[in-house]
Amino acid sequence: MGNCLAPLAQSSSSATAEQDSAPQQPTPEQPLSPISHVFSTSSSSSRQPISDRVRRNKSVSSKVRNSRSSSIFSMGGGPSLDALRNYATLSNPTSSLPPSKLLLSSSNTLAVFDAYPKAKYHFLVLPRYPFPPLSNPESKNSIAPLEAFDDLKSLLMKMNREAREDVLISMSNMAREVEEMIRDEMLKTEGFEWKIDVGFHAIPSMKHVHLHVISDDRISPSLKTKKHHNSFRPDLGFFIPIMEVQRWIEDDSNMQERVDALSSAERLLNTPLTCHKCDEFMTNIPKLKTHLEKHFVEERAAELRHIARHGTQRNSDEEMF
DNA sequence: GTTCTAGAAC
DNA sequence: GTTCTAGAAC
Repeated sequence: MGNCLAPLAQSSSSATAEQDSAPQQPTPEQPLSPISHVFSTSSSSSRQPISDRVRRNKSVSSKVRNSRSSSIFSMGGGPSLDALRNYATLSNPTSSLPPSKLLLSSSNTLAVFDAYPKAKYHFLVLPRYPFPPLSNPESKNSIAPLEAFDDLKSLLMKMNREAREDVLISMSNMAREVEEMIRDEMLKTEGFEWKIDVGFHAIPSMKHVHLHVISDDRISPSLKTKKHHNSFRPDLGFFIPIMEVQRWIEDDSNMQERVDALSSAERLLNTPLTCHKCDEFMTNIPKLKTHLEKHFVEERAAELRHIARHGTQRNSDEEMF
């Protein structure tokens, strides 16, 4: 996905991670399994298996939980709503954030673990600020104001065409790296790869524009409400696939309409609860969860059968990736 | 974004 | 009586 935009910028170098300062809550459902391998993915250097990091999170999270009132939490507990902005403005994220929170970093983007993943794999990609980095010669005259990085809407409205293309290309490239890491991990833990969605929320609740990279199983204990589920359906209009945004910036004649559509997208979250894979109506969330588990088990069985027979997955590249 | 909980739904 | 959702509070 997200190709056709431009040659990639810089290669990311691995890092340490942090999402917002929220306690990570990996659960037994999470596929990030016990196995620890070294990532073989091309680009970055010291890669470390996602699974290892998430497991480490457990100890990290209990420590954090026990010191809730401290710094990183806003009053009353829970992650701060501008945690992402705090990450984005760090001058040295790799040294500031633990690997349990930071997945990857490059000179102009970060990829972090979502603190409350809504699927087996769920990461956020965000542009760093300043963007481009001050070290970049171009930065002298092209630094957009921080407000332009609040969300997708401000990116589209407050940034000139060239700048927003740069930001989107960088984010898209980082998302692709994250996808590769996820696919590696899927193969190692389940023996097959499944669909990954990449896109923005029309109305995000955390400040600082971020791109979701989320596996389409939607199996996670943190997925608790209809709004959670609807907010990631690529067919509703609240979740905006990055490829669609890329089409927008190629033809920006209708930009105002598109931005207006973003602003009025909240009502879409009240759409009746149906399965995003087969569209069957679900009377409640627990039933959806059971239903999604069934989808996953069936898909895995079918893929593994196909792999055994043909040596390759059934789904074609264009269908899945 | 989450947590908490009243009261609707079963 | 128990499960589940949705809105207020954070």
